[in-house]
Amino acid sequence: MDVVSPELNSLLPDEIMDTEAIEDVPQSQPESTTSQSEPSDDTSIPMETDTPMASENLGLCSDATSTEHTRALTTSTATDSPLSISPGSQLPISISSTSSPILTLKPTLATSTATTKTTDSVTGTSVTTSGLQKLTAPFTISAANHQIILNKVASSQATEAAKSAGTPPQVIKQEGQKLLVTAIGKSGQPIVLQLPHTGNKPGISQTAADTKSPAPQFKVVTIGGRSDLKPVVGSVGNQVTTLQAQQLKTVQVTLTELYVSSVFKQMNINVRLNIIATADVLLLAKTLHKPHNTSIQSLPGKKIAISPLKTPSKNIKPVQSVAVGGVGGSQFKTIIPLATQPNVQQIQVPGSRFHYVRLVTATTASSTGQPSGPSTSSIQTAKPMVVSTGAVRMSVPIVPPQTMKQVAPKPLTSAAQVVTTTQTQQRLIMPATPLPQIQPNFTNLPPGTVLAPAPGGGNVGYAVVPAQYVTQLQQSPFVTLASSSSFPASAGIQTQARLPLNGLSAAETTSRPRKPCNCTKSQCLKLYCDCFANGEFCNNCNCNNCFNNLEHETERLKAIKTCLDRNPEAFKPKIGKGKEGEADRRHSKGCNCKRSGCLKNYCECYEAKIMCSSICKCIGCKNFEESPERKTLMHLADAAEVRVQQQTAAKTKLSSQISDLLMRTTPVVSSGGGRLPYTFVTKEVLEATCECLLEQAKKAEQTHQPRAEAERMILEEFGHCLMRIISSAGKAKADCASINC
DNA sequence: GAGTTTGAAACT
DNA sequence: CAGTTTCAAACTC
Repeated sequence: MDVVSPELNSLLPDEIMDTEAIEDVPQSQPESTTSQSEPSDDTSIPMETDTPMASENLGLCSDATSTEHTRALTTSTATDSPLSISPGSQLPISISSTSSPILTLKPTLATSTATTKTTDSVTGTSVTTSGLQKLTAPFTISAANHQIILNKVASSQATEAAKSAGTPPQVIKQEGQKLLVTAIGKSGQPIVLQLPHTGNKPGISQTAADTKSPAPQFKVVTIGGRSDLKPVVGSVGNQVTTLQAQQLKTVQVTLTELYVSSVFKQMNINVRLNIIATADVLLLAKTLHKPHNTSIQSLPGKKIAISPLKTPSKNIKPVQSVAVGGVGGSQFKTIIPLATQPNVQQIQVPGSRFHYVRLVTATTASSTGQPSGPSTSSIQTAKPMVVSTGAVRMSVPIVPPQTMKQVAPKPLTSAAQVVTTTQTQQRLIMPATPLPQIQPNFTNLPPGTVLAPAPGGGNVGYAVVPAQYVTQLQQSPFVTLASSSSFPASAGIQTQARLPLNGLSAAETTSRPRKPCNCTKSQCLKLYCDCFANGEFCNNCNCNNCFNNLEHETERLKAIKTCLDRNPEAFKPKIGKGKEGEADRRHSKGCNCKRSGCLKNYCECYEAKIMCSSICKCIGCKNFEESPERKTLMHLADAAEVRVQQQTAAKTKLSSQISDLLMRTTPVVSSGGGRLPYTFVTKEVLEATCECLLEQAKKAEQTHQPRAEAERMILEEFGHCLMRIISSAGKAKADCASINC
């Protein structure tokens, strides 16, 4: 579910693409123009899903791994999905292509992930369906007109009509199923995917749910790279397909310059990235810019790779990129692009595991579940899209950018504005609009949440929202984001998002706020700056001439690019995460300490509380397991920590006892008496006082203080205790006096 | 708080 | 890739 601009793709660290949702497609044969359907062996890719439902996955994936340009788009639909690819059914799918390739649809039981890594050299596109059994279908693709036609025979007329009429979306009806794919890259040139009726297919098991769920059967998938994507028109619902209930259907498309837009009527879109969308339209796309390759390649046992369609242009317009949470455990960054164009903008954010995803939304006219009539592209209802990523389930308003202006203002509490999530470490992408109904509720945003108006004043704005934002969304479920020029980025709405740093979990990092930086010369746009290095915006820092904010997003993005050019892993955590605890944690590059003995915080290893390893180039290292210096240091640190804790506990106890005593003895205090009541010195107070004195004695002993000094420290502490008692008594007296008066 | 030390990042 | 410079954090006084 990632959309990454070609330029960005090359810059992104591997980890950014590191998602379980991404599926490495074996390098297909460049010369291959046809792909054979897979035998009956279920080699389909198992996909993770929240629900153990049988699912079907239809994926068009460009195959490329060298540059790791992900161009995969996956849309999974839950049961009732109009995409009626039934498990175990054979789906004849053909693509009208000059090369006449054949695609294979392979159903799998599990909900599939549709992300595929591609490279520039990739020339293949795969279409897979997951279900109970594999589906094989002829699949042809036409690069010339950017059309992919499934079930060519059945849809020939529709294809012809599309070509002649140039009408972008085309719906092919077949046995209660409609699947339409439109190539955005070349508007007016639809890619039609037609799915045959599966009810009569052998091996398909009819279920009661199937027969009673007359959900509209249509899917529209838009493929292309143009920003002028038109909303897919919902079509009249067709007859009920089999296995709709309790089944997930996944459409997976990966193509060059590929946008996939699917319009599902009354469908839950369940992506393997655990995206469950109740919105009518979920458009997830990832762009590829591998032009002019029309060969279709067979992916061994997995997918049939179809080479990316000829891209309309190498100059991909900026696109709105939306990162959608991936598989559980991954780090996700909420990226809300600041779109200057209606529909497209690319986002760049440093940090690991960022998902550069484009979420292009389209909606259907109704969310009621009723089959929509022949649709129109003007579906303007902003609807909440429930996205579930692992444990995350969030409701994100999905509003077609091109129709945002038509959305009627709604109260801030509108469901369409509700963004909720139940999992941390998820980064959400939420469309922002200038519309009043989705104006941000800043009071609900965590400190540092980044919201900024689109520089170009586009009708859709996005902001980069750190993972913590999502976390805090749990406490403030009603959050809205919007692009607006009415608020400055520096108005305390930027978040100190922290990526996994030094191997610490996000929870660890978030638990302690990052220290503010003090950069003076780097403009906070170099890795000297911890904020920048951690992929954060500066907030409440002491830096001068800071450019690490949305006000200087252009410079910031440029700096990010520079850093990534210099080191593609610049924003990755330096401390690898150990598999079995801290023992496996180690610095990715190792330190180079020369004078600190690696026992000071100058050393990145020591700072991360890990031992130096063989990859370190340090001189005179004392930061190893058996190092006596290190052990001594650790013991001292531990002892100090314990002392502090004990002292704190003792003082807290003393204060508590005094307070408790005050509560019990205050009435006794005479308002006019000049003598402090000795009743304050109770057994509890004495005990607490003694504990404080003992702690002082221990402290003096551990620090090897002379006897005189130790006595002084104890007496001093005793004085402090007495002062507290006296102060409390005096306060009680005053309070009592005031009450009596 | 000012000055020094340190090592990573940046630069050549 | 190595050497140098720059930089900001860590540290000391």
